[in-house]
Amino acid sequence: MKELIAKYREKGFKLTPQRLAILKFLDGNTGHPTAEDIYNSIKKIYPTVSFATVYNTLQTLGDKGEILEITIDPQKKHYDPNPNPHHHIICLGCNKIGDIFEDYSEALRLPNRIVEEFKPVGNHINFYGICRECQKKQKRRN
Amino acid sequence: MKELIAKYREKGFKLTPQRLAILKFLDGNTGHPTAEDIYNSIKKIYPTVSFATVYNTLQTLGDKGEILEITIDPQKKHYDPNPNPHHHIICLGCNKIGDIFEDYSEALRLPNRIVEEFKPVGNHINFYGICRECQKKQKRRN
DNA sequence: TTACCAGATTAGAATTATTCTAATCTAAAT
DNA sequence: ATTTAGATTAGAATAATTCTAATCTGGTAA
Ligand SMILES: [Mn+2]
Ligand SMILES: [Mn+2]
Ligand SMILES: [Zn+2]
Ligand SMILES: [Zn+2]
Repeated sequence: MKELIAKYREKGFKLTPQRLAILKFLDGNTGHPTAEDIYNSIKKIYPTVSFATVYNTLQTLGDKGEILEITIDPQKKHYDPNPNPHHHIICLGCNKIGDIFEDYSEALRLPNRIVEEFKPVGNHINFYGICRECQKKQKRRN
Repeated sequence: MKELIAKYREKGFKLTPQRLAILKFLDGNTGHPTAEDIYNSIKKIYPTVSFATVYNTLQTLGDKGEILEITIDPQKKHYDPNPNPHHHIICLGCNKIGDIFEDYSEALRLPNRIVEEFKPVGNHINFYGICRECQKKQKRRN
């Protein structure tokens, strides 16, 4: 927590109580929360916190490279408290998201015709699957 | 066009003029239109067409495996008239989308701890890059 | 310690994509 | 020609996100 404060103060990040609550929520969090998840959690301590604050803070943290926005659920944005490059698998039944830390970069060579048109800057693999829980539910239904 | 009609009639797909216009728009289209792109195009011929029809038709076509929904632009859904599995690169400047037909499946082995938790059903790689046009714009700005 | 102000917070409105509703219409089977 | 399951429509509803403009406050420097 002390480190958290020091880390962000160094970066010229104004540390308000609301922001600290958000940082604390994200710190070490291995999930992939939505803005709403974060809002609901912060609201317990700061009942007047607004969605705008949550979105503003997430935007700022994203700009600073402290979190990632992941484009995997077409319904809403998820945020990844772990900004190290990695991939994800999403359950097509319940949208549960899992981390995949394999490094596939060697294999992900782009064809020439693409490299001529785009300067590559990164990549992200969305794996799709059915989680164990949802597999059970499907069997029950049959 | 005749083939189009035959193909969909076979599948028990009721062929209305609006649907034919949508099918015609999508047939052989190598872009990645949004619902709005399609709506705007169809509206020229059927000015009373509604967004609901576009979304309904896209949903039905998706269910039939004739098109894909691609989750790459957090702002809006894009649809891919080419349902064969392939990957995409998106320009971080202008959101232009390019197709990548490389087959990386051999390399995309999932770690055991994931396979224990999820039954894999597919994957899709989002590459990110800057297109030539946007590279030029950036240089002008500097 | 205090005064200051750039930047943060807030409530609520606005925007935007998408889905829903319920009345009407129509393709195509009979 | 009749029938009807399914398609179309206008418009309302929903939901995620962004914007606005008034107010507040953390951190700096006198
Ligand atoms: Mn992750
Ligand atoms: Mn494509
Ligand atoms: Zn699941
Ligand atoms: Zn571009």
